[in-house]
Amino acid sequence: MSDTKNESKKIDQEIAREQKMEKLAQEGIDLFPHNVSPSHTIMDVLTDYSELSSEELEEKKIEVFVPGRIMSIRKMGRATFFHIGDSKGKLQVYLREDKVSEKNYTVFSFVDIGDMLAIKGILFKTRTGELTTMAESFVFLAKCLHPLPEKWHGLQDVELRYRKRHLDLIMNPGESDVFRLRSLIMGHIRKFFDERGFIEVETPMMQAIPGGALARPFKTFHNALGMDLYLRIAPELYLKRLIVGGLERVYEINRSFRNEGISSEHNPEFTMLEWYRAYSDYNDMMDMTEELICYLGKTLLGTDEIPFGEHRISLKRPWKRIKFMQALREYSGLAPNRFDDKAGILELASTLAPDSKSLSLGKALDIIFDKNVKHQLIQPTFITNPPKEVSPLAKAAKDNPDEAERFELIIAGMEIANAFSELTDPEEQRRRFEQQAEERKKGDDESHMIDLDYIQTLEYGMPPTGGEGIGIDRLVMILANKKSIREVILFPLLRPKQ
RNA sequence: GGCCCGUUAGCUCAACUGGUAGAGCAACAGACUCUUAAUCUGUAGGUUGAAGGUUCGAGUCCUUCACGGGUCACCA
Repeated sequence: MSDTKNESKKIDQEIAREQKMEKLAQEGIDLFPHNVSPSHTIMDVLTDYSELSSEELEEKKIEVFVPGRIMSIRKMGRATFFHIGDSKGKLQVYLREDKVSEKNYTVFSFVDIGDMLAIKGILFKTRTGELTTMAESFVFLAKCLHPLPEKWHGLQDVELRYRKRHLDLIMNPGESDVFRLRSLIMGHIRKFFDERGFIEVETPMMQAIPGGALARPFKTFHNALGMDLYLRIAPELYLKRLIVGGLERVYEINRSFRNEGISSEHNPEFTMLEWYRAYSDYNDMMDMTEELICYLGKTLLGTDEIPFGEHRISLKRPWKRIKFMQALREYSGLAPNRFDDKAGILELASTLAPDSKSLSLGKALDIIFDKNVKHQLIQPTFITNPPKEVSPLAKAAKDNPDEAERFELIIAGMEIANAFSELTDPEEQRRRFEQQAEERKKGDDESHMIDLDYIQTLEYGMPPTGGEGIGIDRLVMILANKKSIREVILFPLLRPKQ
């Protein structure tokens, strides 16, 4: 819905607000001042003075100058109670004509719910014990030209909440907590890696060859260079170039982009943490993952047992580690001997995923895992040693050339992390890329493109390295107990309305 | 992309098997100097997501479209 459309079709309440704005302007009131300097936030007032008794407040005559948005008004003739609010709290204000002058009381009659004011006044407690500001004066911070949603139910419409996130944040106070938690998670992740000697880096989001994962990219074009570029699907190959360059411990937290379906677990742009540590392997990565996520749970939620929907997720270490094939045998509901029948597996996979093109055995097993096993894994579980064919950037397992030294971390049925002992042998990497190219020829457009420059980088010598990626949005979902990724992304992708 | 569900006043929601579109909040006018989902009196507010169709008559039934939610597919 465009602004021009709103413009052409004003509702009576918007007209009323504009008329009030004009009257206020005639009174010479600046509705959009350049700046003000509040003495307290609403939260400051509540935390500092809520404990004081009526008598103490009367004695101390604490003056405050607090900003907020008007959330409700209760007018009773020559006196008015109202609440101002911000994302952290609400504060009541008592405005009396005999305290603020007849003129200012009239000015206040042009104030609407939604307007932003800063109130100067003395704190006291009402008969019912609510900490309240006795207004002495007030200034406008901004006039609100649209009516706010209903005060009791807030904004319920999911679509409107995502399209007008500002309204969601204004009306639904708990909403901002999710994004505050998200910010804390980011901060603590950085602290975790910084303390362990990692450096944070930023690598290209626009790439000539989109590598590091198996996914469809977004394509764009650079005019001056006359070349196609892709939005990255992962930072992986660039981060590993840095390992070759000797940076040894690097991490990046940033957006990646995948041109695929949207669901409660997928947004086309999403935030990924990736890190690489020379002189480590995927076992070390499992330890680090436990450490990191437990640290976040303990520090931010104060617990190692967190609710998620109808589940309780225990972060108590150690987490279950189970091999991919064993997980299939245990959880897929298929008789163990069915996995000896290669043709049968391929057939089963193609019924589960009828659109899939070329099916290797590894890919078929991967499909069966995704369909039948993944969603059963609620407690944190490392699924280790998946088929090598679906892991073109991972070292083969020492004791089984068909498996990769790789794991996925599943929590609440969602894939949260993916890590491996990085493949460092350039010739082997070339063969893997070529294998992927074969898949691509057969019609699998998610297979990895050949990146010769990356192979050449490996030819300079990359030390044994463990690397991992964690989907931050999903991690936030787990820690914030939100079942949809759209609840942890401020502006999830939606089709434009109209 | 398939299937299912939803879309009614600014917001939150009603409207039986097809029969005059309604309430609360918000708004407007008025009363009220400790209210707090304030209260009281009165007023206004709608192309029922869009376009077609069936019918004497459609918010309700049918078709197409738009947007969203769920689910499956694709996919970390």
